Amino acid sequence: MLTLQQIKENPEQIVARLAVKGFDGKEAIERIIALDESRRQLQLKNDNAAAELKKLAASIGSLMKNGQKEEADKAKETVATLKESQKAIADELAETEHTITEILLSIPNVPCAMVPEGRTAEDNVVEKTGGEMPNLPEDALPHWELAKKYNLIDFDLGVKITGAGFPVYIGKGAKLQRALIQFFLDEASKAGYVEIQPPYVVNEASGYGTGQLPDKEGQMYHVTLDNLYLIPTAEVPVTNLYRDVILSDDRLPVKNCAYSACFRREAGSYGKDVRGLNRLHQFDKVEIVRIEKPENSYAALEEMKDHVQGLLEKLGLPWHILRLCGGDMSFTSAITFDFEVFSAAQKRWLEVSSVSNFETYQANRLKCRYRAEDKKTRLCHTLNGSALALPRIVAALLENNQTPEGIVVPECLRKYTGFDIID
RNA sequence: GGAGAGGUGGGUGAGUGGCUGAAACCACCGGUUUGCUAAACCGACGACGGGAGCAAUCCUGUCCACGAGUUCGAAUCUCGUCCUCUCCGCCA
Repeated sequence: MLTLQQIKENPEQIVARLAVKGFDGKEAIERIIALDESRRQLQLKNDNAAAELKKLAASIGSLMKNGQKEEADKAKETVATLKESQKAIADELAETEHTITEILLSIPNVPCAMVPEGRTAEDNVVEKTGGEMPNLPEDALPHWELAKKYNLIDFDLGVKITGAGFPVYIGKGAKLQRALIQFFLDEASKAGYVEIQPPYVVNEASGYGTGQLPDKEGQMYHVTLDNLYLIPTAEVPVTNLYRDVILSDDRLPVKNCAYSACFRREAGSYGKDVRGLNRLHQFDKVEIVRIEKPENSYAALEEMKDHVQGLLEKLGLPWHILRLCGGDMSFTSAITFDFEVFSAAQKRWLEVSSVSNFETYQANRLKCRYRAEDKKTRLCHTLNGSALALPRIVAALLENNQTPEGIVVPECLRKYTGFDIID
């Protein structure tokens, strides 16, 4: 969530920037500022009353010691009345604070200056394109046919043992998965990311920390018996590592990477979007997470983009980078770049990575701070990105690399797969 | 799953009703000493909020897992919740 300080410093600018996301924040911002004013007055009143009570209580102690019982009893009476009014103030204060927090939670992150205006995915800006478009014959097969033809993935078996969206990878299909994971992790390590192996289920507090709860509750699988949630991305456990933490200067920047299976309920998805590997309930992903000082976060974001771009280039896939417009960005992000690869037989672009800077928005909720040089605590900036999500990469690889002889494995994966063609 | 113990500051850990935001030790930070390092010594050392001040700073409230209660007064007593550890059972 935004900080009160941000809002108070420049309310007009925040309202203006929120409009880029299509969010009308005028009323909420005004209300917060008014509530904060009364909050501070209440705080003052409360403090004074509490201080008075404290003094009285202490004086009763010494009166009792001196055996001045009558005076003590009198003081007790004053305390009783004072306490009532103090409690009323304290309650009002608590309620005001609660309301402020509630409103704050309902306001999305402010998009940064680079974010283009726009409502929908149509308005996203193609920032950069690379890789070569494959030249496939007219009868090229979509990946779900290829998966069947070469016995790589069995969707029906997944349905049998679990349900739709839970594919079973077989033989070279399984090895390809493992190779990609290993390749992505190795590349991340080379780039200085420390590998984490996180739990795949998290508690409620972690869900709140990264903002999956309370609003996106329906998107996660919930283990009700133990009140734990299956992670929708490794971002959740890895970022929560730094919840309620004050990082010392020498621990920054934090660069972590993690492979995990990801679980998403994807309620409401349908049609061609969910065909084959396009959208799954369980999939594999390597995630990169960074925690940075504010002044470095945008440089870090560029580094992350370069990293992801490098992966796609090594895989030899045609890619482009979208700078998401305000309307298509997530609630919590200050700026997001989506990477898409072209899946040649389906003839569509598939999102394989999303790289975002959250600035302090996520850190504020997480209470992830660092000690600055002036010894004061400040909120960190958090960033994350997929590097990369597997299923759509596999879809594109299968489709784009199909030849009459079989599916050609990209050079960079061969040392992991142990084979260079799927036939 | 059964039985027991426990949750205090960055860490270890003292504290059973007022003088405790919290002893002591360790770590970190500043300084003295030193050819350098180490050791020794001295000092500072929690978070969050409010007020005053240009500022250094000063004043003030809250916080000893979380929530409620008892009391003039709670880290300390009562209740509930959550979590951790140990032993037994089961088990990759």
